[in-house]
Amino acid sequence: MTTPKARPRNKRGQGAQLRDEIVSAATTLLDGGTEQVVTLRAVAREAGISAPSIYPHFADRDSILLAVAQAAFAELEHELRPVGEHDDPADQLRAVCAAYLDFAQRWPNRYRIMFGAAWDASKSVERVPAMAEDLAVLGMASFDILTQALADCVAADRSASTDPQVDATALWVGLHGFAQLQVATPLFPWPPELQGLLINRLALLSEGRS
Amino acid sequence: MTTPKARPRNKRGQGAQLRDEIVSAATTLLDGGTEQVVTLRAVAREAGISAPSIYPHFADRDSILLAVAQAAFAELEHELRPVGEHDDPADQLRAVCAAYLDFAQRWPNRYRIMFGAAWDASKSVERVPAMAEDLAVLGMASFDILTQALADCVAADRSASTDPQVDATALWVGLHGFAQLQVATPLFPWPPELQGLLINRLALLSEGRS
DNA sequence: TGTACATCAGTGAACGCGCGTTCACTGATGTAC
DNA sequence: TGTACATCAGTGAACGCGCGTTCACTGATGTAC
Repeated sequence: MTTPKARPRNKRGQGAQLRDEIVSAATTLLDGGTEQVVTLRAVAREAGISAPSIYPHFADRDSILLAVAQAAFAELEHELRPVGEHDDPADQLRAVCAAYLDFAQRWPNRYRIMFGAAWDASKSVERVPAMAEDLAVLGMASFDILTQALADCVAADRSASTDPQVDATALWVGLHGFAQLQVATPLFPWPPELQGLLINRLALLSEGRS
Repeated sequence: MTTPKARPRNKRGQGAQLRDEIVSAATTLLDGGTEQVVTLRAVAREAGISAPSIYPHFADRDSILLAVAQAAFAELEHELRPVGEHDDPADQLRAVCAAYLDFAQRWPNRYRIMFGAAWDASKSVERVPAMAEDLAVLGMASFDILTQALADCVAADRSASTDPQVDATALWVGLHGFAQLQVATPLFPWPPELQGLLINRLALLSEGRS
């Protein structure tokens, strides 16, 4: 009952649009299943095109997944950036952390790929490192938002951190572990206060509010 | 150049031995590649048997991977348990944490599967939950070692924790995030003091030594 | 304004492959008498 | 002690399938003259 999606051919010179459509088709498949349902042929079906039409845009299946990860990193950064303006920089930091965890909860498969795609792909392909490096740069943009938010806390005397770079790393590690474990082991009795606790301790926040 | 491994047929009544050989063949493949190289046929080849010989022991491919994860959890628990007897319970806790991270570093693919296999499998199969629950119990055994080590610190006044269960959870989250991110993003400039810092802060250790 | 033509976006058929799974079987080994 | 037989561990051939990738192609569209 897979209705073959109707899709009008792109106008002359707009051929590059298909690239984005392929990436979003792959993302849709990923969100609704597991990494392994994202086959080249399944992506083509989802995008409403024939399988060979992928090739002008991507060299192989791994390249598609890498592009999905890239898009996801860009989206994450986008969601972390404008988390409103809080008066208290500690609240601002908490909001950034909450947005990070929210992203990981909403798109667990994307999140998983972001920190695993390059790794998997690098086993099979050698040409990939360039794209993996690209990924690292994109990831850094998100990390820098976290670091900046922590530095703002220090400047406002809301954090006792003496090395925001290192402490932001610790905080990132905590957020990542929390995000991953929570979706991986939903049966575990997660204490409700854990999120605030991790943030307060790793960011060395002076406890104004939780 | 895949030498077909010679394998003597098991004695009468020893047929169940093959189950363990299948699991360790699958583990070998997993350690040397990615999850997706662990196909039923590849496992059979690695074990030196024909593909249909798997079926008396496992219902399908997913069941093999789940058994690999089970074995890995058992191994992890085994490595956490007898980490020597330190006089200082804080050193003992640090040793447990170091053993945990060491396991994740040495067997990144096993570690990844442990916290992802049940998740992946549950998408496709419905009968799996029983085994996934089994996995959860095995994981709990390791977690309890961590909790106990932290409780010992509290008893000896080396930790300020007032709720060892919650704080052990926080510590576990930190260790997990560290373990996963470190293998996923080796290009990131990991501060050498991060491990000790995470442990001290999340376990609320009074800083005797780092 | 008309028309020939190059270009571009995308297709359909076909390939070889490894996969998971099934089936009927084989041959060694222990057991009953 | 000998022998017929049931059982057990494991095999070989075959199936249908979806995959990634290739190839020669089609038909719409913009452009040059």
